[in-house]
Amino acid sequence: MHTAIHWFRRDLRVSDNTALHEAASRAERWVPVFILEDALRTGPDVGAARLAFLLRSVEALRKNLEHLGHRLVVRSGRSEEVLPRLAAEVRAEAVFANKRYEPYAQARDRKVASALYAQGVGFELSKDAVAWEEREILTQAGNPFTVFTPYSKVWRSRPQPTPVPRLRQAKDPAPEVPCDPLVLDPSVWGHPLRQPLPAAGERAALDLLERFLDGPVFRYDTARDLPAEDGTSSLSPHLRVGSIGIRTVLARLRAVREKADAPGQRGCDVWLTELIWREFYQQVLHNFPHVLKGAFRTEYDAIRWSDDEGHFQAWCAGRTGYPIVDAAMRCLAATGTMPNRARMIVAMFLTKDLMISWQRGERWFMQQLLDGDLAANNGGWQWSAGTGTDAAPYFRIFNPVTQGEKCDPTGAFVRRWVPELAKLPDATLHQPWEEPFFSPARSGYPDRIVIHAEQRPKCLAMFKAVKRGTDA
DNA sequence: TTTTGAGTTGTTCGA
DNA sequence: GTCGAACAACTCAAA
Repeated sequence: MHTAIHWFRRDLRVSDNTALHEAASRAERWVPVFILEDALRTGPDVGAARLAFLLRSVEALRKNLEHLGHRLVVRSGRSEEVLPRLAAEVRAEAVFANKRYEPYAQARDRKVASALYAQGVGFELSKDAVAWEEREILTQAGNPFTVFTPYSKVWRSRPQPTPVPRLRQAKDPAPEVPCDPLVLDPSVWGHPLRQPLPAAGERAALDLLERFLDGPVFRYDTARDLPAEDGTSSLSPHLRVGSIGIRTVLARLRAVREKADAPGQRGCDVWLTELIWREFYQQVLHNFPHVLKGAFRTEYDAIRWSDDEGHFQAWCAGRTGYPIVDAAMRCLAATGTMPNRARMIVAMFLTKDLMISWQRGERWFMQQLLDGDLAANNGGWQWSAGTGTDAAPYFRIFNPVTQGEKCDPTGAFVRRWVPELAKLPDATLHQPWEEPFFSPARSGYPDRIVIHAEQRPKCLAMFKAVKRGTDA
């Protein structure tokens, strides 16, 4: 093959990139392209911060490609129109890309494939974003797993994939073709976060990985539950845009685990479990696409969730009167991220204390999160709400005070994000209404919008009614 | 086909 | 303060 196109999507890196390697080894020359589709910029699930991070990742990729002597072509428009046009311009015989798993992305890829085939251009997709795809890990009966533990056992029993070999220089230089300068448009780059975005690109992702594997990973099993300690890898935005490859992550983790002591290995194993969850929910989304529209367990679609707009707005703004919930929600708005444990606490609070649909929380998270990923976000929310695959039993309702005391015992996380409470003593920090001298009016921190002890039995009754089939 | 064991992350109550 | 039991049965996956 003389000329190929590599279409970058969620694989914004040069190293350990399956389809790029494929294009580079099978063609004399290759043309890299990124397409800024309208869907990336408009729609209910688009987040300004995530978009800004994506564009910075594209910019970092552009620089990396430059070092290889390649110029990234950036175009805007519909992929099924842009790619055939570009293929004709550069006389490409095939387009290579890494496979995506979301239903809407696969529908788009089918359109792209037929548009390319119509003019005699090939379209090849490679497995890249996950170690194991949706039909590669099945029960003995040949069905997709809906329970995590048996899925993870099979996953762990498989040989781990190794990183893709380093890219060779192309034999011929790629042709110069015009670009849309959209990536450099400052109006697209803006974001609403109070804090700077994390550094984007492959170098930043590898640095994060090495820093994490140099110590924090060995304490991950306990530290991940302490939001103030930042014991997580912070790699999720990079895994989402693909500025690091999953095979690289797995290979480095395995190497580090081999040299660790027993407690350190436990930390490694728990982190690996999180990476397996990522693939579990990806295969759930693919095999059970109805989770995008409603509950995985469809009987729970009968729940009549609360439509209290004031409650929802208070949750979004971090003004529920529950310190751990509010700290987490303000952290999300300011940084575009939230520690794992905190995500569960706020999700439980929205769905069980406020009894507002997990779908509203799911959407809010997608609008806010730098790492917002359709499959993982949906799976996490359905788990918290009790409507999903292998979900939390509905009677397992987090108590926001107990959770706050357990995961933020020193109060550092709450004091950081809820300065109104900074001077409260530890004993009442997670329940300011117990503090005799504390006044919502004077401090500016709101009173509880609901009483947990009252909401819990209401929520249990609601779920029980639906289970009995008597409607909520 | 039937049986068996097991299931991410908790809370509350009462002894 | 600490501990065990109840929460509620149900469905999945494998033997």
